[in-house]
Amino acid sequence: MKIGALSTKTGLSIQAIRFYERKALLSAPERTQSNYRSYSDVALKQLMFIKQCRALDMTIEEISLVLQARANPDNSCAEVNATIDKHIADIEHRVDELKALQSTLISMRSSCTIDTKIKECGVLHKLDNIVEMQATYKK
Amino acid sequence: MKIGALSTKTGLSIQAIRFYERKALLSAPERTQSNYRSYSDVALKQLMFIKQCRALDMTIEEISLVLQARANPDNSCAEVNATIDKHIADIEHRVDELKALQSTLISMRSSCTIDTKIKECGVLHKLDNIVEMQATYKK
DNA sequence: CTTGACCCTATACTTGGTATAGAGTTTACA
DNA sequence: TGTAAACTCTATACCAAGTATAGGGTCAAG
Ligand SMILES: [Zn+2]
Ligand SMILES: [Zn+2]
Ligand SMILES: [Zn+2]
Ligand SMILES: [Zn+2]
Repeated sequence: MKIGALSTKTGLSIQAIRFYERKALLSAPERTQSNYRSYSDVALKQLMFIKQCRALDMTIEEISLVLQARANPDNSCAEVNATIDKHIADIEHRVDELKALQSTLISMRSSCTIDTKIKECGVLHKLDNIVEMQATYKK
Repeated sequence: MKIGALSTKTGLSIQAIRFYERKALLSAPERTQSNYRSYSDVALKQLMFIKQCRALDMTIEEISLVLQARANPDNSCAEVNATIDKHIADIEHRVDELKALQSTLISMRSSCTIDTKIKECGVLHKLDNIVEMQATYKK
């Protein structure tokens, strides 16, 4: 199977597949005489696994950890669970931050119910004055 | 005031200040004989405004829109309000996506309560099998 | 035998900055 | 006055997670 077929089957772009190879999530495939990548069904499964992880918003690094753990089937899955737990916490943290921003924004927005002039706009005045702001998300 | 003092007063890094200048959020300041940037208190206020907007997770583009509107005080603030409303919707959308991911992750994680071997791990089996996944966030 | 559909590598672009390198400038202190 | 520290300048590279090109090579059909 060449990369175009793999792209169609997985729904991932050709560039994304090559990108995952560069990032070592996917091992480099055999090449044809003309230097084309030639994939087996193992690569297809691997890519679908990666796609699932990305759909869960896991980072490349997190996926890499899970894939490494998955590679030796007799090991304990404790590390996988730790990675997933951390990722769940990552998302929870981000949700909390966004909710805090949301409530600040909504209260700010409520200070201008009827459109008026810029110089009298409550929203802009609040943007000038709000003192304690929520921290921006920093990884 | 030189850039270092401005950085201290605003709490923004020197590079961030120059970055905002490149992005035209902050107009290019006067220069001293030796080509050092020389700022007035107007720039300080402008930067604090930008900082507030970033703390609310607004994009550079959104901030740019608000700053343009703010520049002519007799205009209506309708555009500012539209920008803020859109941004509130942006955040709500992202929160919804993350919550959906969260519940998928938690249900997945619950399929491995006691650490076992990789090949028997419910989490990994689910990662292989989950079919309908939430869409990844695409701006 | 040439056109179109593939594939290859390498590079630039995105966002919101951060972190250098290598150079010039100003300030403090002896 | 000398010099060393602290400051500033531009330009460039880097981060995530890819996308989008340019400029080439390869393969099948008509
Ligand atoms: Zn994570
Ligand atoms: Zn208003
Ligand atoms: Zn927004
Ligand atoms: Zn397990």
